[in-house]
Amino acid sequence: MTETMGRRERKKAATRKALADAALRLFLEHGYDNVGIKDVAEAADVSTTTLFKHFPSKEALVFDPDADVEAALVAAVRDRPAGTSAAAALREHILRRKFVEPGRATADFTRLVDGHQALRDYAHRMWMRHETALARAIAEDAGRPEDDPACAALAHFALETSALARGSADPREAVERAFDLLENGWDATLAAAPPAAPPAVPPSG
Amino acid sequence: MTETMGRRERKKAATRKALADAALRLFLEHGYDNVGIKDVAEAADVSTTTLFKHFPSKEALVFDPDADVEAALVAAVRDRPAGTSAAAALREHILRRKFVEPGRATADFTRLVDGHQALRDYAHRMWMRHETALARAIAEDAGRPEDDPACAALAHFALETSALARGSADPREAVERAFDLLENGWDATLAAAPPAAPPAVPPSG
DNA sequence: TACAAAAGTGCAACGAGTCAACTTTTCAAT
DNA sequence: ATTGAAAAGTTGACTCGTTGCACTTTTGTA
Repeated sequence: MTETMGRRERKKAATRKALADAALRLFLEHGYDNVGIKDVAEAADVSTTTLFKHFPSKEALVFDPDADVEAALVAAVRDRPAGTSAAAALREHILRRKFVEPGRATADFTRLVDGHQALRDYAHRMWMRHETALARAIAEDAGRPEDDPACAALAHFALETSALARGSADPREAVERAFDLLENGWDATLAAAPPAAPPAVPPSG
Repeated sequence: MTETMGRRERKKAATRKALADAALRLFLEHGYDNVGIKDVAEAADVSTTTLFKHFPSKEALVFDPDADVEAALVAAVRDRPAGTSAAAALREHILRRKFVEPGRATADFTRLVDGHQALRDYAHRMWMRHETALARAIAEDAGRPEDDPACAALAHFALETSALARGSADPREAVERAFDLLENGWDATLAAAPPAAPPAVPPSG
């Protein structure tokens, strides 16, 4: 009667969850650096060695590896409404993601994460890991080679808006103005070397 | 006859230099993570506690806190040739800095630094520390409030081009295309809300 | 039923970094 | 010149995240 995973994998997932839950609870309760790895392991009733078989580092305890974030980013570009640019689509997606749908990020959680350098960095690095996938999506959409530098730049900068938002008095405004820059720049980039639009005059007839 | 600094400060600077030199030599010789803090301290003939009174971390041993980097960035914007935009000036400055004047970065040094995550991150963080100063310079130049989000965005992205360069097959090309994006976007930003240029028609005459 | 892989345990160790108490050197004011 | 405070350095023990190793238990499969 094992639905999809055997007992083994179920148990493994269970300990993993126990660890993550214990960690989050303790961190929120007593503060990130007042809680040691040992405390977390003990609270989940495993050894610290076991803990590190599930999570590569202390910071990793806080984040679950969101598999669909990347898919959502790519989809935002690929499935955007007609007549809008990839840059505009990314603005919408990131704004919604950050300011409309809070996701599973409660206020406590947010405070925890960006109250600690190590956690901020870890989160940012996870986020930036989608850079190449996003760049590829943009490139494919624009009909350019998958390693096109302009597309890589747009992808990088679009993701970096999140770093720009943090540390700004008005994060939303920061993201908006950053995307103004990117959208205008991107439009000009496309105008300079337009995608495979059927030319009015046949080439070198 | 102490020129400018007393014996005390001279000695302090000497130990500091001894530490930095020993560290660099050992790191290059045996690899960053085959050399411990103890080895460095021993080679400089001080205790590890003394080492940490001079450098906050192992990574810090590798970089000297270049005071004029920030000044150069600000100057690049402020003292640029007439008729060019701040974005264009930054492109020139960063390209020259990264590809023309190698600075004191030998090939070994470069290999050392970007062969290790920790060192790369440290370098990048030091570099990004100039973000706010640069943003202020841009804002002042454009006649905008010193915390203007568009200026902050340009500053952030311009500095981030260095991250974009690393991890690209053709770093120079990556920087150039990134700045194409930024320059075009910046021109549009200025066009939308131009700096204090005397209007052809007096406002609300 | 037997066997191999995977999960977990226990313990010892390492390396980076901190802390507190103490000695030595240097600077400056008398 | 002497003294006294501040700063530089030492020492050694300690914390904490993280790894390695040898071992037991559990589980899936042949």
